[in-house]
Amino acid sequence: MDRSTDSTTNQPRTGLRERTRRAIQKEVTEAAERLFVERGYEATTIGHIAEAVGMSRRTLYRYFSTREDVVLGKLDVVTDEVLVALRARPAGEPVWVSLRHSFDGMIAHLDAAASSGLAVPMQRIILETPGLRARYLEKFERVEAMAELVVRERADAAGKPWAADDPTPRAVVAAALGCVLAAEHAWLAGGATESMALLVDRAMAAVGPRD
Amino acid sequence: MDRSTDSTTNQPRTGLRERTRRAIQKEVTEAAERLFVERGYEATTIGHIAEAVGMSRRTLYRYFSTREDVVLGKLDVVTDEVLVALRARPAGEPVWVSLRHSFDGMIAHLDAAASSGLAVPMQRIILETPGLRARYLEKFERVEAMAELVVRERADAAGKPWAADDPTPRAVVAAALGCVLAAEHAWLAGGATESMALLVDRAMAAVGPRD
DNA sequence: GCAGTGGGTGGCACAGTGTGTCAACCATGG
DNA sequence: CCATGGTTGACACACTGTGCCACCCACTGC
Repeated sequence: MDRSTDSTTNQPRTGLRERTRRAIQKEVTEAAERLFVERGYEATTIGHIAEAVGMSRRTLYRYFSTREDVVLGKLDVVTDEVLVALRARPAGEPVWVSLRHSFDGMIAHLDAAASSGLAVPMQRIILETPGLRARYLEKFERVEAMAELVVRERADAAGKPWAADDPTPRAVVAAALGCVLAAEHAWLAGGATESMALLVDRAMAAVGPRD
Repeated sequence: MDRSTDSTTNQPRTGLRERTRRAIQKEVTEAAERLFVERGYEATTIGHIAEAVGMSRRTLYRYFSTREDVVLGKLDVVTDEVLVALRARPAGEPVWVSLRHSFDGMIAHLDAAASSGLAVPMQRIILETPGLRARYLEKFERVEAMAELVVRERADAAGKPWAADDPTPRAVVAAALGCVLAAEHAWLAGGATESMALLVDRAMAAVGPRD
């Protein structure tokens, strides 16, 4: 079994093994972000990162399956949170409201990161570097696919199922995630001074499902 | 100047030079798609493609900057069409309607491709291969950014400009593009039998800006 | 204490991507 | 006829990501 990329199959194991693993990953990520911010992403090779943390290239690849993963790997935790939160919303609640609330954790995470120095420039690098941006969007797309399933299950449970070939549930989820990304762009454009929560609220008030 | 990746800076030059270039690109792309469909994307190297068209690896890289670009390069033409169409919409028209119409060309393209054998399996490969999917989403994101500008210009012209840090215009555009992607998923899931136009209509009827 | 066991580590080799460079080639027009 | 500018192929190169193997080290049962 592949242990190096199971962060999506994220079980809440709190064994010693997993904890030290997370700790090392975090250390590597922080060192890498420092390098990325000061030297640029393209100019920083896996070799540089490995050297910076005193680890062989080969070993580093056991913690991160890809160079992009060094930066984006930790997002899986956040996106998993979104899905858990979505599943936890009350059954009767309107989808758009449920979606908005399921973003709370992610948003809080971003708002909290606004003060600590490295997160914002790193986020900017992600959105400005083609390769990273592409992978970043892919993470969102995966959430989109999962969230669609949750939304469909909900509609099934409510006795109002969607036809399998109906694009509606996915469109709704995609619109919600589009709002988050739109908010994030606005957030970064304004120097991360405004509150993400506010920006997402504004976006999700301007767009939504038609009832 | 970099000539191999200027397909985004797409001028409507119809010189001999550009035409033969396009022709060769098309030939390579078709050969590559055959290989991708029968052998799989990951298993097909640039070397294989080069050999299949009787061309050196180095030369192939002068026509496509990336292996992904061999598949996705031709999309730039389509996405440029979307932007041109959007700019051409009448000033007074509601944004959502303008966006829907600006997709017409792209949709027709997909519906037409449904019958010719290679396009649909290729599209399926794109959405199933992580690397390709990521790049595909990035293309959409680029359209999103450009379309946002157009929408903002329009609002400016109408004397109702958006604040620079307002996520609304981008959220609207993102929602529209999300509808297209949602429709595409449904389309492929149903074996490309239904009309894309219909699916997009359904998605864009279910979601939209709140007035 | 001592062998055994299993996970973590580094070294090495390898296929593949994408790029710089250079010499050869080929069409065009003076 | 040759000069010129664009196209091509060959080679070399740095880098990514992976398979393989020997090694080390903590922990276990004897």
